[in-house]
Amino acid sequence: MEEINQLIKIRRDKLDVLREKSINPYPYHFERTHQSNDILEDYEALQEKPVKIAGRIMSVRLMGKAAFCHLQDSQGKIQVYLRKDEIGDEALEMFKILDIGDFLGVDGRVFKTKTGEITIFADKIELLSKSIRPLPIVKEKEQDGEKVVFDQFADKELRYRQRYVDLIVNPEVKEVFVKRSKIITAMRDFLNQHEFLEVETPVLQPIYGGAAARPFKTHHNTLDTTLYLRIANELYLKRLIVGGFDRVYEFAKDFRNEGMDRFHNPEFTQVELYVAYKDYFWMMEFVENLFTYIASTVLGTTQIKYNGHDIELKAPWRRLSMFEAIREFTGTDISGMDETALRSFADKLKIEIGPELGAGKIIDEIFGEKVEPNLIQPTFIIDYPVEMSPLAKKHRTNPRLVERFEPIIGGKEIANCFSELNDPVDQRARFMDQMDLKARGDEEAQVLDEDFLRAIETGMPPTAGLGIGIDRLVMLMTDQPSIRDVLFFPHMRPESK
RNA sequence: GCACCUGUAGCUCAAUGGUAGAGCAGCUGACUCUUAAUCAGUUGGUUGAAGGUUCGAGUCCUUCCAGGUGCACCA
Repeated sequence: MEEINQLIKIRRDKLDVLREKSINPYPYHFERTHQSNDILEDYEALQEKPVKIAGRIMSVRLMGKAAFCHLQDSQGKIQVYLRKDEIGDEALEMFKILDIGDFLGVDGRVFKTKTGEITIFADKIELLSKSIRPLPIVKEKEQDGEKVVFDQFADKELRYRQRYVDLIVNPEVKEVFVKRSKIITAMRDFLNQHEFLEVETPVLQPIYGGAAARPFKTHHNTLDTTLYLRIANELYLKRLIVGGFDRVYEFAKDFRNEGMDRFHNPEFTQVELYVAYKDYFWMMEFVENLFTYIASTVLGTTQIKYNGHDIELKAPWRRLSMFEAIREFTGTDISGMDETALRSFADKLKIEIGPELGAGKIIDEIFGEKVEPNLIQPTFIIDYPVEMSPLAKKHRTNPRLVERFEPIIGGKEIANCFSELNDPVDQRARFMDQMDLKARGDEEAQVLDEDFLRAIETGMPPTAGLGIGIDRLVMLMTDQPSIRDVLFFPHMRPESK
């Protein structure tokens, strides 16, 4: 049996008191006419007019035969004034046993208190739902026009585990998630305006692919086969390009069985999109336009603040090849180096390189260590070593490179794009190289997908592909330091009790 | 996975190794324009868990659990 503490017990007892007074603590509906902000923003027109509002009691000031409280609805908070000679003795007696956290419906008229706060003068009140678990009490006060908050509900663990409480008492949290939704909507609108088709592809896959990562493994009972939760949807979306769709996209939950930190959650959201007959140059402009559209639609500006930096998202963004970028930040041109030379260069920079890593991964390490954190303004890093991009098309002038770019903003990669590899013979050879890396011990090397090869052999038009990490994009646009702050329910260890 | 930090009442936090406390919330009472409402009184604790050292542990030691931050890996 669940342990019931004293506070909950008192509230449960109140349920009995209410029922003895023939008050149903859990009625079925309430017809409201306004929400809090509708009234606060339209006071002139609504002054002395009747309104019906509903919300959660967030603060109470009892004054004998009168009382004030604040109700919170989905828009915000508004004050309610109750007095005995208006709502009656019984209603006031009921109100006195209500708690912060209860839902109340109020029928009243709009007025301003003598201190100037827009308030609902209640004629009738109705309990809409009784809360039996205490809410953290956050108090706030206006001081020199600034809002000062007292006893804020701040424990990160409790906030993440009980997000519903976090959302109730920390209004700025709600704003982040509203923006998240608007960002996704803006993105979807932009893609639909550009003749993309939204599609769905399997989450459970017999062969995982499309990215370098370790998967979650599961089992299908009837078929008695191993299935993997997708780490990307790239290979399926390309099959659709083969099938004749010219522009497709999917917002996908992907799953990667790796560590968790400020930038990683085991499940995360990515949008991937593919465009036939285009290359990565086209996609760079598309990305610039997409980001400009999202920022101006959702934030009303292309200038954002992130982690203390002012960032301008307006096109054009700087374009820098990976080798140029490394030369700029280390002073060394590594474009001609083989694996041995790269190893000793990494050593000189005091970057540790495991023996299982090939030349491509070593370059990536150097880049990640010395360049990426310094790229604050939007920058396209283009033209990656062929070894680290087995699904990208070879560079049109340099066969050691592929046509790939990653936009870096605020020192973090936010997306990934390439001119897609559609040469089936080369694609098979690249998979073979990956198998070699796997044999060498690289657990994230990609797995050969015979059906995917069959699709490419059937013939895929020239195609540009793009993946954008939605969680990181939201972090960027809402200036949040951790991925946990843009996920309603970030992954946590189970509570032990 | 490794390192460092944190864990005390519903929430926010105190407590030179010496009787576990405060504010808010709750409860009782007063108050018909309050707003961190105010005033008087008052309940509430296996100090994350288990061991150990000690006459005595919230405090010191060990292990474990949970969280945060950094590193490693990844998007």
